[in-house]
Amino acid sequence: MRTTQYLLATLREDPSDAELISHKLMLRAGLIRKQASGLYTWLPTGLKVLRKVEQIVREEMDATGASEVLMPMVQSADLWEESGRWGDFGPELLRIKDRHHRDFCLGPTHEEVITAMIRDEIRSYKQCPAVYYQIQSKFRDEVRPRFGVMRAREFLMKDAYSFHTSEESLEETYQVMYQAYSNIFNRLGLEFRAVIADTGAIGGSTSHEFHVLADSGEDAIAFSTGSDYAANVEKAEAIAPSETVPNASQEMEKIATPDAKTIDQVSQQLGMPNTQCLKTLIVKGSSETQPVVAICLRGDHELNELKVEKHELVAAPLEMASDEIIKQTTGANPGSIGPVNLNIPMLVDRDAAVMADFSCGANEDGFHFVGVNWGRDATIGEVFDCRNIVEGDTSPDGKGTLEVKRGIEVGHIFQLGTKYSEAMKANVLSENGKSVTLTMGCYGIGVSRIVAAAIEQNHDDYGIIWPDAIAPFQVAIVPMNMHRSHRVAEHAEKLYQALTEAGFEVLFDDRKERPGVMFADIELIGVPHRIVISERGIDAGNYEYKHRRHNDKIDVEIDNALTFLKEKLA
RNA sequence: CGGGGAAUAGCGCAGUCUGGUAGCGCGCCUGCUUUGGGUGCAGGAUGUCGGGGGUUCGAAUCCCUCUUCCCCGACCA
Repeated sequence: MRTTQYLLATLREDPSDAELISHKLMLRAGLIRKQASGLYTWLPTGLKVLRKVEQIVREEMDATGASEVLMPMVQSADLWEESGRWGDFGPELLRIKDRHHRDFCLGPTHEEVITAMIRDEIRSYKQCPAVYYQIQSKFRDEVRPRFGVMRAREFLMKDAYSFHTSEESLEETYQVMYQAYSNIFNRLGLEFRAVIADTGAIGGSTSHEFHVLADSGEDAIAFSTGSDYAANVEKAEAIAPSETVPNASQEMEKIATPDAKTIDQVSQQLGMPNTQCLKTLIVKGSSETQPVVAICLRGDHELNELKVEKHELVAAPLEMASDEIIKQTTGANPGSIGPVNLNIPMLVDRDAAVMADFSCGANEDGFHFVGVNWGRDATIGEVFDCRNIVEGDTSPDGKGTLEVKRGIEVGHIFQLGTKYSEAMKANVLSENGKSVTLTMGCYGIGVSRIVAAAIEQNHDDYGIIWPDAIAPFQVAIVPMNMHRSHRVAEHAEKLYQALTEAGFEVLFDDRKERPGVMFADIELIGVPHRIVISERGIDAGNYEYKHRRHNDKIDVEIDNALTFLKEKLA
């Protein structure tokens, strides 16, 4: 491709409405343009990358034996009534009416359509397991679209669905998909982790998320240094500490702590580490007889909402009690609450339960107790895992300690069960002639999000550094002063032709631009290999080669250039 | 949906407080230039000042209203 015939569309300055690095770079490198909030046009360079990601996903899915289909983006409300989600789904589901006033929606996912298709097309257990996938635009009317294509309303997704007559078969396909996903992210050249995930509202038993590691990731994931254990931080279990409760060595004493509301302020005023301070939170209970529940954590730990809202005493979704209710039940405002003489149900985190001689609120504004000990001074409630894990915790499998990194969720696989097949009556006849409800799995990959995630993981001050597998161009030819030097022009044209004929994707910068402009653009776009052709080089019998990721430049003999590049690009 | 901010040339912004003929940088077009990292010089084109209404002799500027966008939060198969 010649730049003079191509929409490079690079920008020198950061667009004002972009925050995230990948978002800025995608705009600046001319990959995308915003059409409206959460809606983007893919420009030529962006589309090239998107198509490459798509193709790798397609090849690996095909390799598992799954078949590609294409389902409509617009779906009738009837289907969604069948599954019950027409009512369940919130405003994220964009509902529309056609000219006959019939209800439709833009598909945020395709369980309904595929289940209806399977119901109509598959009759016998002999046709199972059946695995279908598509690469299709999805639409979710996000509350707050942001970060460019990372959290867009319309986005490209690969979604796959599997149908089984037994749990074992589902488990088998699940493992195949797990492996296919690993192959995909390896081929994409991205550093990733598969982590145990929360199954969320969709239910089901087993679920893994695939995360591309990047500091800007929205999710925190924990993984073990001693095994391959990895889990979303919200899901990772904080196991019970091995040490036992130390003996009390201090008497309980009430101390004035004016204006100390947070744990940090308390620990500072009392002159003791925050690990010796007990944090007490009051949340809403699950029933009228249990309107509030206290949760006790070690001062340096954070509440894990997901864990505690699963407890039967706690209202789900989790809600913090209001200041008035707290004052009513404890006698003090938040900041001075503690378990001493507190007569409400209490969950005590495993680590908080082994504290001794600790400090806590006195249930009296402006006062804290120190030297508090469980049993003697305060009745310990139910000991329960209430907190987020932190770096250095023992891994839940007992092997090694946990490290925390940030990740971008780019894939998610689920064992779905029969939620949709049952509601929509997707049955087949089994070996013994009886009708059985199909068991389902579903497997998603955010194709457009991968493009952004790849940039988050691979960039520098100059721009994008594409992994070879998804670069929009493999090699760039940058001629110096081609428009005044016939020799440079001849060499550049010849090399361009040779590389193109050899089947490589070449970007030939034939613009009448200053060298600096060309270098900057090629680096911004992130073309992995670069050849500079100059008078100076030709005189010495060389072209100059440089890889986007490395700083060193290599002189390559002109006669060897083609062979050299074929090796590099292979 | 709650809180905060913004809308002026293709992009980034000033001008608004204190009403008086619409500006700067980059980009774009033309020419020259000593052309290996966004060169320098000269010339040029480009605006419903987000929309509607009002106040005024006069509105980018003051008032009302609508729309869109961004940030924080809640939300996220």
